[in-house]
Amino acid sequence: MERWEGRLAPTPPFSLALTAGYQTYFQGQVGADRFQNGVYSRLLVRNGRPVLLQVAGSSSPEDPNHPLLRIQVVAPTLAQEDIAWAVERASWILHTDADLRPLYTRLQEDHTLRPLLPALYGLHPPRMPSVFEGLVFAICGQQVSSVVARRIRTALVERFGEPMDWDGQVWRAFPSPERLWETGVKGLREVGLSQRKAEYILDIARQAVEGSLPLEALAYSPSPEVEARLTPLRGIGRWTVEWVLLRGLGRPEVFPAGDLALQRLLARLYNHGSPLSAEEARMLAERWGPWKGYVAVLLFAGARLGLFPSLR
DNA sequence: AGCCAGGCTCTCG
DNA sequence: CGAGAGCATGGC
Repeated sequence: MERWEGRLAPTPPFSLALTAGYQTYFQGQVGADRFQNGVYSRLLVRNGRPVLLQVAGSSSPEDPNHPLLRIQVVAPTLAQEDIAWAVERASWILHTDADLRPLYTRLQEDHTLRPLLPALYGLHPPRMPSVFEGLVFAICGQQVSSVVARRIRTALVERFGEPMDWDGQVWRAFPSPERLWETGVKGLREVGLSQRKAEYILDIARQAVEGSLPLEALAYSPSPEVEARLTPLRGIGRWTVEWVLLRGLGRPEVFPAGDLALQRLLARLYNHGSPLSAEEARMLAERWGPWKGYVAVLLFAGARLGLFPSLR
């Protein structure tokens, strides 16, 4: 096993605890992501070979205003290109170059969120390593509760993800389209997916393998184009596309107003508890302008961390 | 026990 | 078109 160590300087403010914590639902592990003892770990696959990424803070306690990360890359063999690629992937996932200051400026007038900003300071909206993973991840979360979604996502990785032994642990990558395609409906149902969702995922995996669906090229495409490419896919509706855009690709302006949990949060925090329709939620979010997507992330983070006194 | 969860498709008026 | 059934699993 070969190992490389380096540094990463995110755009301040940046908090690894919050950013990697959010990526793992503040639960330590979800899917292929782990955040344990202050170290964010993720096994990736490059050209069919495993590459383990580990990121830790360089000071303790961390100082979001002067962030500096230590990054370690581990693989059976490591070429220069592998290292550059791994560093780029780490920056992508942790969204280290996101600039939060305009968001914070806008939220100065938000009486609900402003009190939480100190506790959420430096939370960069993390992203999924691939568009494929973002899509599968979102499909797993359709309709079911977040607890069920987490279980299924993790089971998918535990069952089908390529393993790598290192440091006394087994690390697993998110399964490739090829791996899921050969798994078939039966295998996917064994991790708790419905017949329908298994078919959606296999359909997408097959198209990705065949090359008829250039998913990864969408990572830097304009949001409307991503929506136009993904919505025609079976099993992909507006909710799923918006979560891929926000949670998978980190688009600041995409607000998943159709999300039931988000609607309920907005109802309690901004509408005196009265239920909101998707359209009402979308209109309400207009006040956050091009940052409404990041606001959705803050709302979920605040809720998961129990930061809203009124939700107790 | 039964209903609802961070939706979507398919079917039927 | 709009409404409604069905889906997997876990928690309340």
